Amino acid sequence: MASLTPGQAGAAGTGADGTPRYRCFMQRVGVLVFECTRLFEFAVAREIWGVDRSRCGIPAFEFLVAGSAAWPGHGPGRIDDVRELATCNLVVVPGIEDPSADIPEPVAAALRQAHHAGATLASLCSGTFVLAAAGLLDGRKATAHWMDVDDLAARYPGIRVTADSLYVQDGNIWTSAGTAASIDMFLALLRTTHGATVAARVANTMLVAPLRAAGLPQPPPPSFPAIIRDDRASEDSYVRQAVLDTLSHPWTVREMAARAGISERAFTRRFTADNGTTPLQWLIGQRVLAAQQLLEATDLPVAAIARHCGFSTAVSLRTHFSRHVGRTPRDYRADYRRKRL
DNA sequence: CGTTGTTCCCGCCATT
DNA sequence: AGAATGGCGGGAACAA
Repeated sequence: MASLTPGQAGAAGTGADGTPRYRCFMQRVGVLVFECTRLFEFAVAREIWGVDRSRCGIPAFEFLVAGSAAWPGHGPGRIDDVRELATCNLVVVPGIEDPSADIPEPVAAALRQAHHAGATLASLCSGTFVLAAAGLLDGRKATAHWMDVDDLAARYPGIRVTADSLYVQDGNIWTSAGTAASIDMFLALLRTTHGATVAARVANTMLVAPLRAAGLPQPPPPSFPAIIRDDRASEDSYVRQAVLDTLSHPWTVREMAARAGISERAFTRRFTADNGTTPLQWLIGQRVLAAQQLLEATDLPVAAIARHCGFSTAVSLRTHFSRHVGRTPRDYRADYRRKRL
């Protein structure tokens, strides 16, 4: 899915510290701003893509802000012409204050042009309305903040609106529920373009969990998100940490429940409510993530990686890996290496 | 691929 | 009353 914008290949070779540099994909990131762009999602985009973390082995991205110079939120720094977005590999569309506002035609045109040039597009929150207004979402799956999804579906019947996911990918267009889900989406995007290791490092520097599944439900209106009692939350994270510390152990739900000191039934119920996924599915997801990182970072044979990550056999790893990542472990490793220098 | 045994997980509901 | 618990049953998912 990495978009290959002509003429954008970066410098080859390795950095001063031996860290491989990336080329060819996702190294030029543009954020679209105009009069009603929300500050929060803009800030998230800047935090992910606009901060130089090359000292942590994370590639530095070329980050540009493009759109209307009338946007009050940009602070110091230059705002590029909106047409510059067509030169980007990734174009981010932050939320807007009023989803029902008219989208300026030059903005819509610039997005269409960027899409036509092969850029990956990612909208946050009500930014989905901007992509919709540009006509880029017809026939695609998309999401937005739960307060806006009904409105989105009503105004753009051509969109297959998903109301209950943190973010949705359809081809090279990503849409997210915004706010904190913006971070989840960007980490998922990074995982597909730069691998699980880089995504985990970025998550680490931002002090957030590296993997929150796309399918995590948004809190349904009109309730407030559940507040997890402190003791319960710490119990939960204690068990998850214990499992992660010994991933190669053949954990069962029964064992996890015993570790938490409650019945299997209560454990499954709490775990699912708090984590948005069932215990076994969470465990499998963590194992796949660990395997992905080992495939990237080592030359260990797949069978050894399987054992290390707690899959009883390589067959089991293959099955789950393919389901989660969309490629076999071997292919993934080859692909990952091909993308790097 | 299919087969078989095991584990998971979720609705139901009496109990705490 | 209201919320959380945990045993049970069986269809689904998983492992071998």
